[in-house]
Amino acid sequence: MLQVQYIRDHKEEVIGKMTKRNLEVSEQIEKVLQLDEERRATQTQLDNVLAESNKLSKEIGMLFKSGKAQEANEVKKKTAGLKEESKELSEKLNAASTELTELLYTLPNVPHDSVPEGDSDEDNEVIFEEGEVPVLDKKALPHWELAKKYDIIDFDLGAKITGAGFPVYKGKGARLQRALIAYFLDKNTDAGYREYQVPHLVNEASGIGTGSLPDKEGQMYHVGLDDLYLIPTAEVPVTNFFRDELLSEGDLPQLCTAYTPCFRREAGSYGAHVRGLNRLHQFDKVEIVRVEHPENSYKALEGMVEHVKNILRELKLPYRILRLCGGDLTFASALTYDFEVYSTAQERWLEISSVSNFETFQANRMKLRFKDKEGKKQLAHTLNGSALALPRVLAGILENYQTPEGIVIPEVLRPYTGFDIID
RNA sequence: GGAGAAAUGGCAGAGUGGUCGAAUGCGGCAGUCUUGAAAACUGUUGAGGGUCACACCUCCGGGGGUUCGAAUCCCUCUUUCUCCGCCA
Repeated sequence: MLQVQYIRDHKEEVIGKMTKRNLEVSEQIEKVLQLDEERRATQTQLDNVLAESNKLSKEIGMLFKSGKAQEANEVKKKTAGLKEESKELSEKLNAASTELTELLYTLPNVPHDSVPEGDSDEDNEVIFEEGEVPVLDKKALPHWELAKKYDIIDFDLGAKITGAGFPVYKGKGARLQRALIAYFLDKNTDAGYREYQVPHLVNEASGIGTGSLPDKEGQMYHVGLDDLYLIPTAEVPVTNFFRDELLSEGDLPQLCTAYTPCFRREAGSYGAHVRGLNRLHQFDKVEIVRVEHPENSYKALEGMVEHVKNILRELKLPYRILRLCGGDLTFASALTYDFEVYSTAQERWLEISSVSNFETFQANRMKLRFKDKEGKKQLAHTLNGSALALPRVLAGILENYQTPEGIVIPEVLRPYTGFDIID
């Protein structure tokens, strides 16, 4: 959520930069400013009425104490009108505040200056590419065929017990999943991230904190009976550790990592590109989350990108990094780098990590602040990234490491898998 | 799931209708003393809104109510603790 104060001070800038998202927000911005004006004016009026009424109440108290009951009752009569007035004003105040907040919830984050123009994923800017694309022979199979061939992932079984998009991993496939999770967590903790295990359901306040709610797209599964949401990513519970917290400057940065399953309804996204592991309702992911001093957050973002690069180098997977264009940028993000691994058999790039700086967008929603050296309270910056999302990494390994003898396990994973080939 | 108790400032802990935003202790910060430190002493120390700055307003787990006036009374939700039941 953007800060009203910021909008007030940088109105033209906000409107201008939002055009990168192909949004024309000048009307909404005007409305925000108008509602804010109204809110503050009403607040002042209400404060005055309350001040008057507080004064009279004290008077009444003192009169009763000194036994002047009759005079006290006289004063009491004067409070009746004030009460009515304060009720009306506070209703008006509430209405303005609610409308303002709801409007602010609809405004996405302001894109960073480096975000390229563009409408869709086709306009994302490739900024880095590395790794050798293996030359596979004509018999090379896509991962869903390999999964079947070696009996390591069973999509039909998952569909039977739950539904489409909920695969069952079997035997060496399950073990490889576990190996990847352990390997990623080790890489992250070695880099200074603290490991957490977190609830997989969150309450509404947490969903709002990260910008996952209000959930217009119906992305999250909602457990109605208990009013809880299945997490779409560990970002939601982990970042909300810090909701309503006032940290001291020395507490920054906070580096967290957590493995969780992720649940996504993915309503409306069906088609050729969602075969196999390409898009699932439930998948595993190891996430990294950082809470940073605003002055350091972009340096931290670069650090996260380097960290993910290192992992992909170790896995020896061909990958590239994109800087997302304005049209493809997620709601809460100011700048996002996507990592894509090349799927040799499918001959397309698969997104395996998304690393973002949210600046104060989430922090403002969740009141995540720190006290700086001068003792002033500032919103912190939040960042997160996948390190990494499992299914497409798995797809990449299966496809890129396939040989006539079987699927060779990348060297760094062998200590975790305990085997070096799936055959 | 049933019965009961509780939730107050960074922490501990008073406060059961009226100058209570809240005693006291610890902690934090500043100072005195000291070569330095400790101890002792003195002062200071919650958050949000608002203002050029004051004033002023709001906040005692969340929400609602009673009252001229609520940390204090009532309703409700959440969480914690104790006992019983169930259970990986």
